[in-house]
Amino acid sequence: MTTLSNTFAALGDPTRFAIVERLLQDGELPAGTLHSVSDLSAPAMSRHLKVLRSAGVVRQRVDKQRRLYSIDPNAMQAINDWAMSYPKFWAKSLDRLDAALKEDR
Amino acid sequence: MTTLSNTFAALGDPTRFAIVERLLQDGELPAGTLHSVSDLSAPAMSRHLKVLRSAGVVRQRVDKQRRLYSIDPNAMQAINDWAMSYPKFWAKSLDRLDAALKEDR
DNA sequence: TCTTTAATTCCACTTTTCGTTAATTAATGC
DNA sequence: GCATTAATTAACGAAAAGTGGAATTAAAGA
Repeated sequence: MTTLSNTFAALGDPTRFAIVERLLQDGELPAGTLHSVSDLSAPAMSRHLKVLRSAGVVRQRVDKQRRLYSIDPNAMQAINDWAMSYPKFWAKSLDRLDAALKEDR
Repeated sequence: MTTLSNTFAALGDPTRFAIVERLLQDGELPAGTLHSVSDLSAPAMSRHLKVLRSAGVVRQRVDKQRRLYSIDPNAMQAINDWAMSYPKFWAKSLDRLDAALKEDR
């Protein structure tokens, strides 16, 4: 079972957090692309992706000899649900969400 | 400066995550209460609180010889903002928020 | 089949984190 | 002033995480 604390631990490493932001921006990307942009070795990148995968933050899809990675929406959902689960802290969130929605119009 | 990755790192430890949940439930609590409930030594608890503090997750207030800890709402806000910042992942969140608000009526 | 490409696992090493006990700081109350 | 309470910092050892290079697996393509 993947706990939320586990999810946070995965996101707690700056390298992995950067990977996640990249995937949120660009959608699905192969491991190779992710590693070629950073100054990490391929093995290091591979291990980070493994951590993210076993924490349920990213998903892996196999296409020929490539591994395509993308964000698992459930993880984002879980974080959101948790951060929103204490009524005390809702008010501001609702205001901001509202503002963001208006901008989008 | 406190980065979000830093915040996640603080929450990534199961002990610290438990502390945060406790504070979200009960509001402000002294260090002593937090440590007496856990099976950790006082110094260990103190260091966890320090990590949470320097990550901006909790606040410390001094009252006589006690240190009272509470959640810093800005941290929850920051997590929320981040998890909500990618339009792709909004739809479900809005549904859930809506449902939660109805329940509250 | 043989070479190339993509990615992972294995191994040795270093750094960081976490926990305990002991010592320290600081405020309270007799 | 002196003992007590609350919490932190100091010192040290054990465990975990993170890294690069080498070896390995697996598919592609000439």
